[in-house]
Amino acid sequence: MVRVGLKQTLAEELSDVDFGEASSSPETIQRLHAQTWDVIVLDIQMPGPSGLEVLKEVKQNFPRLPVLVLSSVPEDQLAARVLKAGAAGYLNKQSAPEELVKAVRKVMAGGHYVSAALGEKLAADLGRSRNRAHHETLSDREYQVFRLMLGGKSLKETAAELSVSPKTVSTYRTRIFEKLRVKNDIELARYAMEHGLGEFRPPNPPPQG
Amino acid sequence: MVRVGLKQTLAEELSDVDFGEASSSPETIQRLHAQTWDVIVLDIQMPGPSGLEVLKEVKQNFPRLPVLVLSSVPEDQLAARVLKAGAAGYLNKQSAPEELVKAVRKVMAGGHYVSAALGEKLAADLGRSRNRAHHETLSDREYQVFRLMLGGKSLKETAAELSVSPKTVSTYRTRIFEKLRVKNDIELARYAMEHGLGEFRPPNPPPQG
DNA sequence: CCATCTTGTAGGCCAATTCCTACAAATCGC
DNA sequence: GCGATTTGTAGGAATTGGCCTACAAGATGG
Repeated sequence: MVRVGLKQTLAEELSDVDFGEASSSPETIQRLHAQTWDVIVLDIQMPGPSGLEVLKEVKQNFPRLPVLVLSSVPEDQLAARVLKAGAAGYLNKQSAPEELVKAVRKVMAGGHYVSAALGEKLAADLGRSRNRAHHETLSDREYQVFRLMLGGKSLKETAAELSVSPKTVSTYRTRIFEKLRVKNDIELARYAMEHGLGEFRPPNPPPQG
Repeated sequence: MVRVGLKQTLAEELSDVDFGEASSSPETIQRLHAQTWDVIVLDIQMPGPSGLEVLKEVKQNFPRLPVLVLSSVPEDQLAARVLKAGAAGYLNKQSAPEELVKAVRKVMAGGHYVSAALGEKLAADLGRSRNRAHHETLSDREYQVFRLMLGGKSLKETAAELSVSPKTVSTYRTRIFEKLRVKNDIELARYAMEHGLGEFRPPNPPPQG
């Protein structure tokens, strides 16, 4: 349903380009081996990988193929992850169709595309960034606090448990938030879930099942 | 971007029908007074300031105008609410275009439309009405706040988004906590994860594609 | 129909948390 | 080896959020 719209929009503006569609991940990979594509427009649903997986797999097999990611979530957490995973661009579905066209042109020409707003955000983030998982940069003490937080402990409770001042724990919390690039408990929980940490390991069998 | 696709899809199959578009809620209401429509296809973006509002407003002013709701969240929670608010049908954006056409035809003819799967689910829910999941007891407003909270919004931000006092949101938060039997944001997030709600739907796609 | 419960809204007051700052010891980077 | 950064610790000021209370409109249940 969504794909129809995209195709329509793109076909109107980029009449010199051929379009194909694929839905599932295996199907996409399959086709990539069969024929040569110039660009992929990947529609990522939700922060839950699945789409990210596809992206990663595509990039692993075809590192030079530009992938433009579309998503309906407000460009935030996901965008950075997607770009770090090698996407050539990130676009919100709320964007105007013209922006899509522009983005596709840009990435097909080998460039990158992000909205101005997102660009700034990323630039700000670029202060420093390795490719270790963020939580691996936590110090021992920070990690300890992190776990207690995931256990639903309040700042005060945590402080009591560690026999330090609540102020101290507060500082840890701030540092943890910085390192994990989150801004509150909810995002912390999401981080934990996405990384299968603490009490947030999903009930289903793990990825490598 | 999405609307283009819908229009396209519908125009192909229902050539005897006229189509218009509107984006904002006020715009929609406005137009309804100006001209007569046979049906509304309403795209609800959950995290935003509630398409539910729009739906309710439309139904209040034009109770007999059928509204088919489209949404991208695969949550039957939303579906139930939307139908209770008077929608004539609910359809997931992932659905095939043909289903959209079928649904539009059905509701235009005065009927109701839900997917088979959702129908079963709803029917099943009717049976065990007393042991509903906790989150099903949330009021619309509470649910809305719940979603914003899951989106990582602070109390203040949420209040701003809903144009109410932070105090009000605080009250909602308390009621949500009560109803879900949790005591803080972390547990709220865990609840969401365990029930596959909001941004916390588990990363692993269903076992059978 | 009428009492009761629920829902949407919010104020006051106080406890919990964040923000900014600080500083010594440990560690890193070159 | 030595300056730069990280880590463990915490205080005071400023905010935010939690708890209790309230109240009107709407829904519910006898």
